[in-house]
Amino acid sequence: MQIATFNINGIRARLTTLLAWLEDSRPDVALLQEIKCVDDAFPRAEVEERGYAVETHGQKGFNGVAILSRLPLEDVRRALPGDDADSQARWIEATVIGRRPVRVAGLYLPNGNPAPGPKYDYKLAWMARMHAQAADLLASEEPVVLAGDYNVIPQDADAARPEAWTDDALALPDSRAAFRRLLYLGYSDAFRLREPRSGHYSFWDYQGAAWEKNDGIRIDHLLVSPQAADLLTDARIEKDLRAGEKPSDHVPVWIELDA
DNA sequence: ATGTCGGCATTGTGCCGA
Repeated sequence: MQIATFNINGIRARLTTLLAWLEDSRPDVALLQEIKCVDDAFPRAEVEERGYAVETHGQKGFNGVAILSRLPLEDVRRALPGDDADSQARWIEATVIGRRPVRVAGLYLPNGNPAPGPKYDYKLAWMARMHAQAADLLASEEPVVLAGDYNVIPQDADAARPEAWTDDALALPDSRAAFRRLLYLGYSDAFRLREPRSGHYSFWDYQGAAWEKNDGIRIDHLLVSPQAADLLTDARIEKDLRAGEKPSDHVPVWIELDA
């Protein structure tokens, strides 16, 4: 089972890119972030025509997540539990029926800038809610994959210029500590399991010719439960897409599970 | 490196969020 997470940065602005990617790269499961549209505006027919089931959790203008799958999806959950007043569409969850069932969550973690401030408080509160949900999912002892745009640079090794991010919500100590708490639960950063070296990024800002200078950061992650880590056969970043036509500022990050 | 995008409210272009 090949699972990819991809912050698409606007599904309508990126539809041609997305459809070409689905046809060329053919993920079994794609977790999309920043679809930036309501559910009814999602180009469902175009995606379904290419063999994918579509589940969305959208919002007007901002945020929004979706799961596309060539395998059946069951038990879809929309929204992260823990705050009924939170109307931001940043979490979707479903069970993928492969040779083995895999519970997947697609997440778009709050950016949190400027920090300190209310947006940073929201980020940390959201990460605490995610921690609780991640713990609940572990209790099933089934393979679980938490994939998405975490807006967290886990370590200095995950940035080309770590000194540029020291005061940024993506790299502040509290952000990194909250990310590590997910690891302490028993999850593993799948990419790091397979690639210990620095210099691998998933995001390059549109500004400042970041791509041309390879001034990137690694903020798109797939966290795998122990039962999913046992099935992990590959993890990689599809960097080439950033050089393509009308790219997102993020690229897909992939894992393969023997499931 | 505040020199880029996408989407919204709007009919021109400024604002927000990233």
